[in-house]
Amino acid sequence: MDEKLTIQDIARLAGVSKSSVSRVLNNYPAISQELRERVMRVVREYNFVPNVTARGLAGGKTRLVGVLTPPLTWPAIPEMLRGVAEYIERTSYEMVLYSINFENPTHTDVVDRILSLRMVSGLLAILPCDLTPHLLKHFERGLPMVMINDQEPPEHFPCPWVGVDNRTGGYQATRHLLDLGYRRIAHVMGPKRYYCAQERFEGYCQALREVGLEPDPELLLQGEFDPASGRRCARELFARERTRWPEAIFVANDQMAYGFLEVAEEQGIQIPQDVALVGFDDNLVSSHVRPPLTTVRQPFSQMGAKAIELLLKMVDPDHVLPRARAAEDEGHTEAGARMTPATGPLAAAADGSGHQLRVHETSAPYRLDGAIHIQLDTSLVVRASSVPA
Amino acid sequence: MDEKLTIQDIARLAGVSKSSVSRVLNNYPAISQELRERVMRVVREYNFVPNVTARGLAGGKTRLVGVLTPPLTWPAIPEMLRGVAEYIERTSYEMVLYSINFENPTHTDVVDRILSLRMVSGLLAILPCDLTPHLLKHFERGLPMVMINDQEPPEHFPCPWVGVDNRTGGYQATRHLLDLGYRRIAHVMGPKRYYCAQERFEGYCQALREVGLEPDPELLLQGEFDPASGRRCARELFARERTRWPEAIFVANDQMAYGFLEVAEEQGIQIPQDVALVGFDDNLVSSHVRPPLTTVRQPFSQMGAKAIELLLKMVDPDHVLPRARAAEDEGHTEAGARMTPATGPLAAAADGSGHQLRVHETSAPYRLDGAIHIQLDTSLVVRASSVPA
DNA sequence: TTGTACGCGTTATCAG
DNA sequence: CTGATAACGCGTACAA
Repeated sequence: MDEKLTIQDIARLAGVSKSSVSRVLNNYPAISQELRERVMRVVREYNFVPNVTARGLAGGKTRLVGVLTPPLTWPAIPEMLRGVAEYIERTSYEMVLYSINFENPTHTDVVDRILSLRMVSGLLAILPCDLTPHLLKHFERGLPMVMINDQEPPEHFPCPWVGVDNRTGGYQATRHLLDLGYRRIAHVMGPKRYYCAQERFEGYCQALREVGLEPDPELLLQGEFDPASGRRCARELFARERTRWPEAIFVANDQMAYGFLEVAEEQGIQIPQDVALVGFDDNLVSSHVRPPLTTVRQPFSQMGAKAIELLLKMVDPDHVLPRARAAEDEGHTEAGARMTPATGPLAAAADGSGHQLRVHETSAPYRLDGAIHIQLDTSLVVRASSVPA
Repeated sequence: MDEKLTIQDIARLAGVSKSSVSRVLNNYPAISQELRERVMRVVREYNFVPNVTARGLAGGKTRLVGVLTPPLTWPAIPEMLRGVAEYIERTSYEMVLYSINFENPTHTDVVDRILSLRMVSGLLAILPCDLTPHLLKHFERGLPMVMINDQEPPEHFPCPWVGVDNRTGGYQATRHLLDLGYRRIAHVMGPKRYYCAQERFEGYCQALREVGLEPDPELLLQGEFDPASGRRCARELFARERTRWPEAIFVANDQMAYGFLEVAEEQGIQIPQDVALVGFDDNLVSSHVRPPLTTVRQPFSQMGAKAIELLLKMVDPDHVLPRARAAEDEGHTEAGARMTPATGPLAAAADGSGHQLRVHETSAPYRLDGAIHIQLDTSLVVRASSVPA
């Protein structure tokens, strides 16, 4: 097919100057229709694609964006990246993946090295954990950046940001349990240093107060967002005399909920008959555990897509490709269909218990202290861990 | 810190020519020790990193390698990429991720676009499915490429290749069940068009014959490597009269095994008491399903690492960084237990439940018809789905 | 062993 | 609106 044509060759073939070819290729506004067509004909015929490297050198824009992630084996990461990849595929940009290992103490060096290469024209930082302060320095020094980071309070956070409404999420989970008639509802919090953990807790409190209940300190446990701490909390709770058990538990993330399921099975505790359980996240496996987990769904894939869209808008306001909008409607319904398979929500909808699957919607982006923030909605996914089949 | 120093600036600061700086930076052999030190001092002081883009343009090597993957939500992909990322992090290369959606009918175009950009100096194609023929064209046209692809028979496969010994894997699974005393052992095959499915089946047959048994056609089912087909096969099997049930089942991958677990739970069939179950892959979730799944482990992360190592050796034989080897021995014992056979066998530890975990070893790379092939070993992971706790 | 000069393929800046 | 021409930052023959 193509060997190694340059813009020069195309220019010669089309009988124009290479600057003209360049202009056509970059959608320069003031070009005669005739020239544009003449060039495009040759471009298409030879399947010409300009050399990215040269483009980067000359124009300063690399058409590469970096994506910094925790190990891909973390629960939500692959889904977020799917959203990123699907969006990026429809642009002329490419994604350079930096999957960093937080175990490595030198990870700030890694970040510096990445950025000093000046290869990426922007950075999407996904759950950067303790790297946040370091990254913010680069941001303040001018690197276009977007974060997906639920550890920091959005207020006064200087960097563009995509996240979900954790408060409402916590409310949804708790409200669901209240609607089922439960009153003694425990909450297993995430680490207090994580803002999302605080928000989910606040949502929990708000739902309780709405029905005239006050959060009971005895029913509040402290977890670490991992299965081990879930197991620990479960053992602690189930070691109490039966009368002091809660009727239901809202666990601040699915990982800890898995720990609860394990302990429950060990000890022969029936879920939801003995205790109802609701998690948060809707990880891919949550519909496959036993019993399938009722949980608050975060639209991870959509978060990734929104975040990369925002980033590209920052580095290149008109990066949008022709077929972008059409694909957005279609592709998302397909992605959305994944939300309502026969296994999970369908059963809930079918059992006539009146629980609905509220499909998330995109809130409009808003500015807080000058930085754009996009907050997406969570949605409750009802499965068998809260309502018996 | 650094603003935008060029090699020219460094040269001036060090009082040498820019070619000298370039040579030092590229480990050119014939350089005086003094010059090298003089340059490196300045380089370090200013934290200089050469511009990748310019490097790519001038030298023709981009220091970027492409990694083509199915959606990251596929079971083994994140683990493979973890291996890739951990290796790449220790080199001066970066990974450009192309996560493609096989649903998209135009994916060959996507591939062509990627490659015509001439941005990546090599491509690692992970489980490219029906894209293989198309990719091979690019390979034969000179693009350095490595595949992780278990659908094709290694013989006569022209492209460097990393995979596992599926035959021995199938043997291990079956042998394990035989050792437990089972004789009526069913096998749920993967699609016949996948070479790995055939190999696993052959391993199954070999183990049976070793103890004087002949594979029973009645106990051979055909699946499609997805949970749905697993459920289908399970229903088919368990619908037979009880005397015609197998005592144990070797399912050709974990995904299908999940389907078996679901159906078993639906129908109140006890695993392993009523039927023992062994899968293949050891996906991340397989230790968390109920009961935890006995399975043949593929060293996905190591496969990724080996594959990218091979690819980098092809595009740049001495890409190894100074700290690479040290890191491999030391800091990497944790992650590196997967990489170095040295730490392998010793780690034959119990996973808490007293079941042995045989750690796989790396076979030496060998050539087949001129193309390098690396075949890694699988290992049996015994959990509760085959031996009651 | 080191320095000089040119080229890599594009974009941007000028004239025209 | 279009065409020369100068950067962009680095690698590398070639010369010294």
